[in-house]
Amino acid sequence: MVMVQRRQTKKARLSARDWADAALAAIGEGGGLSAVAVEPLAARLGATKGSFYWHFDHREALIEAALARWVEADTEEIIAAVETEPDPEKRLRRLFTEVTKPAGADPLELSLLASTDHPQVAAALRQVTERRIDYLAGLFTELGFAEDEARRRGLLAYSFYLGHTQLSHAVPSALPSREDFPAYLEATMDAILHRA
Amino acid sequence: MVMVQRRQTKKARLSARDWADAALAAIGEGGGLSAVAVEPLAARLGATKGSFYWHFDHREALIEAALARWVEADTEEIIAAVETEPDPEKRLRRLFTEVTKPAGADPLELSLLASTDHPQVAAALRQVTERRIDYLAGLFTELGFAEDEARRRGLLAYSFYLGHTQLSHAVPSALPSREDFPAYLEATMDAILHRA
DNA sequence: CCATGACCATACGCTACCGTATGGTTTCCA
DNA sequence: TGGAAACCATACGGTAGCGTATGGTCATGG
Repeated sequence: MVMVQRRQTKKARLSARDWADAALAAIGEGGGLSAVAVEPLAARLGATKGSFYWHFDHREALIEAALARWVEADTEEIIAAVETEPDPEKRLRRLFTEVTKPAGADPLELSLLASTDHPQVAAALRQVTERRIDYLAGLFTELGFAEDEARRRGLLAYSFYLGHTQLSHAVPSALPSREDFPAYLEATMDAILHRA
Repeated sequence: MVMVQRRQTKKARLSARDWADAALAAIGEGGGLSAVAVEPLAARLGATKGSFYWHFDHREALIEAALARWVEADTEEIIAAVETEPDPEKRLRRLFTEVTKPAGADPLELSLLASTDHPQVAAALRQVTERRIDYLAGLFTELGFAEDEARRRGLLAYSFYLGHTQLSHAVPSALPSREDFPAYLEATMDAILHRA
């Protein structure tokens, strides 16, 4: 009846991608997967459920689309951070400096890590995780470690990364201060890289 | 009117502790904090909300009580696992063997780790985490490391633990097989314990 | 220039849960 | 033993979100 026209953004029509991106954004900000709720997202997009249920069959479909997009983007992001530095050790160190720097903890990833009970999320996480561990293991073989030793170290490095991320989110006060951090990180890398 | 008497357990009356324990159990099994829902818990306990709202003012109060109970129990559990072994290095190794063994990942702890957005959970986690890191740091000082070096190693060790736990839950297939696991763990401990 | 299909708003019913109100049972002790 | 206090069941109203139904609008190509 009333037909109030959208005022803000005149961007009238939405695509499925718009919804997926909004979902990802919501996961990153709000509290995890439950932030992917049709009606709130619709409000946020200045639309209504009518639009949503045109593009998707149900909420799960949106989650799946969003995750697919995340896996894609994330993988490329890793690859991008790779191709610059030729020396493998420097590459490793740079990678960890990048990925552990304060406010470097991706809230989106954190949220997903917190939603492993959801099967789709678990699958996405599996993909990304395996990709990353494989990459790390590759780095260690480049560094001259034997196959299985390289994988062990890759696993150790990745576990550290995961735990560190978790810590920096849950109990940041437990981490070294900003000025002590480089020394901490270096000591850690040394531990991971040490030769018997 | 109907007054159907509880049939199963004749344990008629409930205490606040019963509710808190049920809440903890639910967190461990079901999907995280959202499993702490009054009506489902009531059903599970063979009671109704009437009982619940006698013992607690609201849902949050139950969560708080449950968390308090968890922090308590968990801390003592750690202390218990400590007092046996005199040699600090052996103690450390034993601790990690214990805490990383397959099916050693406490689903309750995992769920809480996944609910850090909730302030009460964050507080509980902070307590437990600091306690554990302090303990680990203490171990490393016992092993002869200087104060700050000991804390660094404690942090590294705990980060590894956290990440490993997370991994074993989210992507167990990425971890070494059961027979390769001891070697992996030993290599890791060596890395953490290595002297410059 | 108008009809068809793509896109969207509104309204509706449904479920799951929170919290309240009220009165019925027990239990315990004076 | 009788009544106060502790404990609990039932019924109610409220909110948030899912999914459906229905019809309106816009853009395009025939």
